[in-house]
Amino acid sequence: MARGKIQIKLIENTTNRQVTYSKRRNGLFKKANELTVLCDAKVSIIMISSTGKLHEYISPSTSTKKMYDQYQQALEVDLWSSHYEKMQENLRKLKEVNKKLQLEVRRRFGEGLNGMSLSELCGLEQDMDNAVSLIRERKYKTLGNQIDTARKKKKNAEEINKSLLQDWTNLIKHLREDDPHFGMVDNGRDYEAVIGYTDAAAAARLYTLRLQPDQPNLTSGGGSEITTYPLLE
Amino acid sequence: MARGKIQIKLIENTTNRQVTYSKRRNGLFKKANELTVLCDAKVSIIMISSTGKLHEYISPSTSTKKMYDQYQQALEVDLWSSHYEKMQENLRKLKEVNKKLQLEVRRRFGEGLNGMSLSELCGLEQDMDNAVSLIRERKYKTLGNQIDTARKKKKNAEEINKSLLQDWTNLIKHLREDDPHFGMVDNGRDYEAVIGYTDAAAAARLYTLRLQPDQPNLTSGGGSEITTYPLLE
DNA sequence: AACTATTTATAAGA
DNA sequence: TTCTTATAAATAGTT
Repeated sequence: MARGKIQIKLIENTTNRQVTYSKRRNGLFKKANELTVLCDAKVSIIMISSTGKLHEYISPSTSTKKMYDQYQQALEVDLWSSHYEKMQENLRKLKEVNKKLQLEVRRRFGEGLNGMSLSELCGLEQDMDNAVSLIRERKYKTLGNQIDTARKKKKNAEEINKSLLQDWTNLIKHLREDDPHFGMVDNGRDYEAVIGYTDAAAAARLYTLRLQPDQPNLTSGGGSEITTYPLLE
Repeated sequence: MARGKIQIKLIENTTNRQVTYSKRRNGLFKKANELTVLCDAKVSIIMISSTGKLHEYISPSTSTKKMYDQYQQALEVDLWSSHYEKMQENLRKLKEVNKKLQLEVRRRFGEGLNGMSLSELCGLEQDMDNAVSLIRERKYKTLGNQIDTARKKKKNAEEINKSLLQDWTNLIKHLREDDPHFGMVDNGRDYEAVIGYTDAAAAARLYTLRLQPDQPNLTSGGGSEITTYPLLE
C-alpha cells in the first residue's frame, strides 16, 4: 500500500512480518473504533499473532463476554451454555428441595408451625409420636446391647482376675519354698517390692490390672456412663 | 476519506449510517483477512450493528470457540468457568447439606437410626419429645381458635335467624290484616308458597337461610370436621 | 451497486 | 519500536 504494492501472502521475513502485524493491528483497531463511533456498532476483535501474543479490541459500550453471549444467542449455537444452564436448573431445584427439607426439619423441632392447618398439625403430631416410639425402641435395644457387652466384659475380667490370683498364689508358694524369709514382705499392698522376684511380663500384667477403675454396677448404670475396659482390648 | 474528510462521530442519517457500516465492515474484514495471511495470525471479529444484526470474521485456520477459549486462557480471566466452578462447588455443597437434611428428616421419622450412639439417640428422643409438645400446644391453640370462630358464627347465625323470624311474624301479621284468608297457608313448611306475597330480597334471604346445613355441636366436634358458614361471608 | 476525488493506511527505509 | 514518505487502498459523497 505504499512504496510498492505487496502480494497478500505470508511475509517470509520474521521481523518484517512482526512489524507488519503490529502496524496492521493498529490499523484494524483504529478502523474498528471508527466503525463503533460512526455507526453505533459494537465490535469485538481478538487476535493472536504467529508468536502466540494476544490482542483484543472491544467497543467501549460492551464487553467481550457480552459480545460472545450475543454471538451464541444469535447463532443459536450453544457453544458453552447448555451445560451451564442445565447446572443452573439443577441448582435451582436443589435449592427448592433444600428449602422444603429445612422446613420439614424445623417443624420436627416444633418451629415454623404457624402456616399449618389443624389436620396438618394432627398428621405431624402422629408422625412424631410414631417416630419417638421407634427411637425409644432403638434406644432400649442399644442400651440392652451395651449392657450385655459390659456383662461379658465384666465376666471376662473376673476370670482373668481369678486366674491371676491363682498364678500369684502359686508364685508366692514357689518363692517361699526357695526363700523362707519371703513372708516378711507385705505382698498384698506393695507389688513394686516383689517385682524383682517375678518375670517382667507378669509384673506388667499385675500393674496394668491395678490401674483399672473399679467396675461399676453395670445393670443400674445409664447410657453413656458405661466405661470401656482397655485390659480386654 | 474521500470526497471530503469526515468527523469520527455518529452518522445521524440512518441510511447513510447503514451504508457506511456495510462498507467499512467489508473493509475491516478484508484487512483482517490480509493480516491473517500476511502475518500468519488468527483473528476473530464479532460485530453487531445498531440495528442488531450480527456479522463475524474468523481466520480460516481457527474457529470462534477456539479463539475464545484461547482468549480466556491468555487473560487468565475465567469469564465463565470461574463462575461455572463456583456453581459446581455450590452444587456440591448443596447436595451435601441436602443429604444431611434428608438423614435428619429420616431420623425424625424413626428411620436410619442404625448408626447412632446411645447418647445421640437420647438427644434425639428428647428433641422429639420437646417438638411434640410444641406441636400439640399449637394444635390445641389452632383448635381453640377454630372453636371460638365457630361459636361466634353460630351466635351470629342465631341472631340473624331470630331477626328473620321476627320479620316473618310481622309480615304475616300485616298480610293477615290485609287478607283474612291468608292463614290457610302452612307458612312453617313451604316458603315457596308465600314468596309471591313478599318482596324479592326478603324471599332470597329466607331461601338462603334454609339451604344452610344444620349447625353441629361445635364444642364436641373434632378438628377438620368443623364446617364454615357461607351465610356469614 | 458503481464511480472517483480524496483521505487514510501502510511498505520500505531510516 | 517510531518516524517518514511515497504510494496503495479505502471510502464519502455522488450518480
